[in-house]
This record gives sequence, structure tokens and C-alpha cells, in this order.
Amino acid sequence: MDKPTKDNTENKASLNFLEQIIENDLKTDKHQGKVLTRFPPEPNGYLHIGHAKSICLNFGLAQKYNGKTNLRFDDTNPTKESTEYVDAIKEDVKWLGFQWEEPVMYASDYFEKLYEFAVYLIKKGKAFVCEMSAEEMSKGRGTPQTPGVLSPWRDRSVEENLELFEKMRKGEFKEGAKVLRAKIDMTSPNMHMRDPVMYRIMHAHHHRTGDKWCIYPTYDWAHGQSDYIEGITHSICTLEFEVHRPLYEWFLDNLDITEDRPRQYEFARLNLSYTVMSKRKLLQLVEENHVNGWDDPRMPTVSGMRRRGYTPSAIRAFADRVGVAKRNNVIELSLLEYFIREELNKKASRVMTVLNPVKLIIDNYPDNKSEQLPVKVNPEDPESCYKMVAFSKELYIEREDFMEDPPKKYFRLSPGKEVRLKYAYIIRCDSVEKDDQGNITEIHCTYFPETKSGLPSDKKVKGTLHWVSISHAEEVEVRLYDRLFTEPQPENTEKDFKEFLNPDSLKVVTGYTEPVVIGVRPGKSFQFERLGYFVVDPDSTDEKMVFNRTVTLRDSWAKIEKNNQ
RNA sequence: UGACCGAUGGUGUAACGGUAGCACUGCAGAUUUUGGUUCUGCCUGUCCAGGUUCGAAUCCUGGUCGGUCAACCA
Repeated sequence: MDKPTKDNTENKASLNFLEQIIENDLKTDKHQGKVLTRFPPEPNGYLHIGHAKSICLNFGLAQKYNGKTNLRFDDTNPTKESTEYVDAIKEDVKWLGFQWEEPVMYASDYFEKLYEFAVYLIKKGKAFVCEMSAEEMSKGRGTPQTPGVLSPWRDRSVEENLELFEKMRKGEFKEGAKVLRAKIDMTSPNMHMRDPVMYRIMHAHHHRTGDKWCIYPTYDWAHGQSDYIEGITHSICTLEFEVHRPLYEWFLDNLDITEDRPRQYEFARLNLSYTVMSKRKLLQLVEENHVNGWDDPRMPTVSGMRRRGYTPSAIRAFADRVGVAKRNNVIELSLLEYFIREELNKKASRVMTVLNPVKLIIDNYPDNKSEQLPVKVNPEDPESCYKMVAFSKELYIEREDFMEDPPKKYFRLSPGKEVRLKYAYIIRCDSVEKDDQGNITEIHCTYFPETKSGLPSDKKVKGTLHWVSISHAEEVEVRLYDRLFTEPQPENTEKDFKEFLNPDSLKVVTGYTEPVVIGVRPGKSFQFERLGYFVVDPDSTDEKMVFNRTVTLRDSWAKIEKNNQ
């Protein structure tokens, strides 16, 4: 942790483009040394790993340059937003480990101010009330290649506009009857400059302002002005807003804001392989029950990843490594997995759990005997304490750890071969018993007492297996999660992304494990030895513990097997 | 077909006119009572064509490819 890395000693040389901008602004004293960023979610869905990148970026930049970050809900569309999402978003940001400037901000806090700003523009002749229908307006706007046409209402007098706008606010018009538009340039090659809508009439109940308003500002109108009101210095958003920037600037210009102007910067959003990132598609997965809710451990949502067993620090390290740039990217899932393995390898207690059991009987071990073997809770942790693991004559091992007719390089158990039972003894397989279908029901072995763990012994074996003592084992439910899609980029093919849903993304099995895990609180992570990292799920009850597989261990044997095929 | 943005190994990201580096992945080996971890080594890259320059990933021109933009969504 403390050892200086190249990055730390030479960080000057590896600033991302936003850090360069900020350092330059600091040098030129552009904002009097101030850095104020903001994270501006719309409360209409849950946060996902892409948002996490943005959160780490905005809060991280502020931390690095002694600044602050606002959490601002962009709540300008009452029909889509709710407090359920507000609460979930706050929880996720906090969980990720970030502290916003109190109080939490809302664009809806600025509705009155925004209204005044709009009046200012109307008075300047820079905005007008338009009565075209949505369709007419859409047609009239033209296309990126062809210019739009002027609204017939564009040249109303200032007085008339003022009066109409006030009546809009008072609720004298039906929804959709009128809008307030900025008067810019219908021939601009930038569609966003073709007299964009600033206010629309919506007779809708807002989750915070209730029924006070029936006109609501659009994103473009609300966002930049909210930035200005809060004193945001660097307004960081994703690439698709690049074409909005001229409009962002136009509003500030025409409001005659010359001091303390915020500036918008755009970066490339995060994409992750084997998943989808659009809110719409994630919502679809939830609504069509392809997953069990927003916090399903297969979802790339922050709440899903939390339930999956990902930790805030692993997500932060990931966001940091992924970098910030302006080019489109797809990050390999293996990078995310790398960071959670790295963290859990150091922190997770080890426990032996058998997920696909086959009975192993040690014929020369006394019938009623059992031993308590001392085992280090985490060999990677020098401070780690010891626990006791029960050993007896009848055990479970994994079916995959035994083969009657093994291929070369198979280090596990097979007839006549010897392996070590981890923390216990070396055993030799003598015979197997099968049922009518030829399935192995029992594996009979001999153990060598002099090879007990900790005793000096010359006997060497290639393989070490995990196991549980049947009479001491506890049954738990284990949910084996895998990637949600079978396709690296499910959104980038001609087919519907749902065709690539992985049918094996969840398998539920019964596991046999050590009693030490029973009663542990949800959210606690373990390494099931030789299998992977697992976390206690909130579905756990006194009767049955539930574990989610966060990620498997790296498995070089699986690779060898695969390559042999 | 218009405007804007972008292009460095398989993936992501540095190098700011002077030795193309880092991480992940992959491969090979060492260590190992987890086929884990750790350690060592290796493979693979500047979209193309011109130009400027002693010198170009970097600057200029043209092309190619990719992305974004035509909600009263954000």
C-alpha cells in the first residue's frame, strides 16, 4: 500500500485530459483556485457501473484538487422520476465511499430561479412561446442535412410572450398546447441550436414540488443554469452531450453571465463486455423478469454488484485503472474480476465447501473417531488466527476431483493414486462403488497417519483437495452466478440483445460447508477453497444460509481441459 | 449525404517534437498443503497516403474507419 509506485512518483507525467485541464485552470487562477464538480443523476433508475465511473471521476477529481462535489438530482421530468430512485442513488453513492457537499441538491430547487432567467431571455427577445404541436415542430426542425423552418410564432412581441409564458405557468393551457423556445438559429448544422424547447407544459405531480408547477424545464435549459447557480467549475458529462455544449454556452452568453461560468467537458462512458449498460435495457431485464430485480447479482447495477459481493474499494480501483479519455471503449470483464479477486484474496477468510459432493470413506480410519484440525483462517494474512476443522471417516469431496480413468496431468484422485486432503492427511484411493446406472456412490480410501498436516513426512503428492466431514457439515444454498450474456457485446449485433442472455447465468445448488459460516451477516465474503469467492446473501435465514458466488478463482486446470478438447 | 468528436498490442490507457511505457488478458517457467496467491520471462501496437522537421504516435493536408446529433427524455 505504502510503497511508492511509478504512478505516484511520476504522476505529473500521466494526467488524464481532465486533470490537465484542471491543473491548467488552477495555474491560471481561472476559478480562484476552486474546484466544484457535480454528479447529476436523473432519479429514474438505479445506478450502474458506468455511473460508478462517473462518480469516481467527479468525486475523485475534487478530492485530488482540494475541491468539493455536489450530488444533484436532475429532476425535471416528473413523469419518470420518483423518491424511490432518489433514495437508492444516495445509498449507492455513499456505499461507494463518497461524501457529497450537504445538502443534496435538486434541479427542482431552482425552478423559480430558472423561471426568472427565462423571463430575462424573453425580455431580451431571445425566447418565445410557440404553439406548434410536437409533430409540427419535429418536422419544422429539418434534418442534420437540411435546415429547419421558422416557427410562425417566432416574432411575437415581448409583451405577448411574457403574458403567454405567465399563463403557461398558471396552468391556463392544456398539456402540449404551448412551449417556450429559445430563439437561436433554425439553419444551424447543430440540431440543438434550432430553437430548442426550454419549457413544456406537464400537468403532472412532481415528487418534490408536488403540484406547484405545471411547466417543467428541459434538460438543456435546466442543467447549465443549475451548474451556474451552484458555482460548478467543471461540469463533466458523457460524449453524447458534446453537441449540446454550444447550447450550454449560448444560454450562459445570453443570460449575460460573464463571471464564474461553468464549463462542460465530455468523456467516454464506460462499456463492459458481456453486459448491457443502458438504463432502458436494464429496466427491460427487470420488467420482463430476466433477472430478479435491479439488485440481482447478475446486473451491472451498483446494488447488484454489492449483492454479488463486489466491494467499494475494488470498484474504485477498477474505475481508476480504466482511465478517462474521449474514445469509445469496451472494458473486458476480466479487468473487473481481477480487482475483486485481488482484494478478496487478501481479506476473505478461507472455508472448505463442497458443491457437488461424492462420498469418500477412509476405510482404515476408526468408525467413531473425529479430530479437530487447526487451520489458518487466511494464509495470506500474517495476522490471521486459527480455527478448527472437523475430520472423520466419512467425507464429501467434489465429484470433479475424482476420475476413474484420468487424462495425463490430472493431479486429483483416481484409483491407486494419492492426494492430500487439505489440512489433514494424504490418502490413497483403493476402490469405488457404483449404483445401477454406473454413477459413483462411494470412493474407498486408505489414509496415512504419519502424513498428518504439520508432521514431517517425506510423502509428496501432486494434488490437494478440499473436503468436508459429512457428519459435521452444514447445508447451505449456493447461487452460482455467471455472466449475464454469452456475447461480448450484446448491444452491438444485428440481433436483439436478449437473444444472447446466458441460460446458465444462475445455477442454484446445495453446498456442504464448515459450521463456522453459519449465522454470519449478509455482505460478508469468504473464499470457498479452490472454488471462488462467495458472499452471504440477504436472503439468508436462520434455517438456511444463502451464498452468492462473486467470482471463481482463476482456474488453469479448466484452461488445460478446454485446450485438450 | 451535413456538422461535431475520435483512432496507439487482444482490451484499456500513457508518452505533449527526441528510446512507444503501464495494467489486464494470453503463453512459458519457478515456488506452492488452494491447478489459488506470489515471482520470472515472453508474445503482440502508433488506421492509410503525402507533407513539415536532423528527428513525427505527437504538427499540417487528404483519405479510411468508428461514434454522436433530427424527444415537449436526460
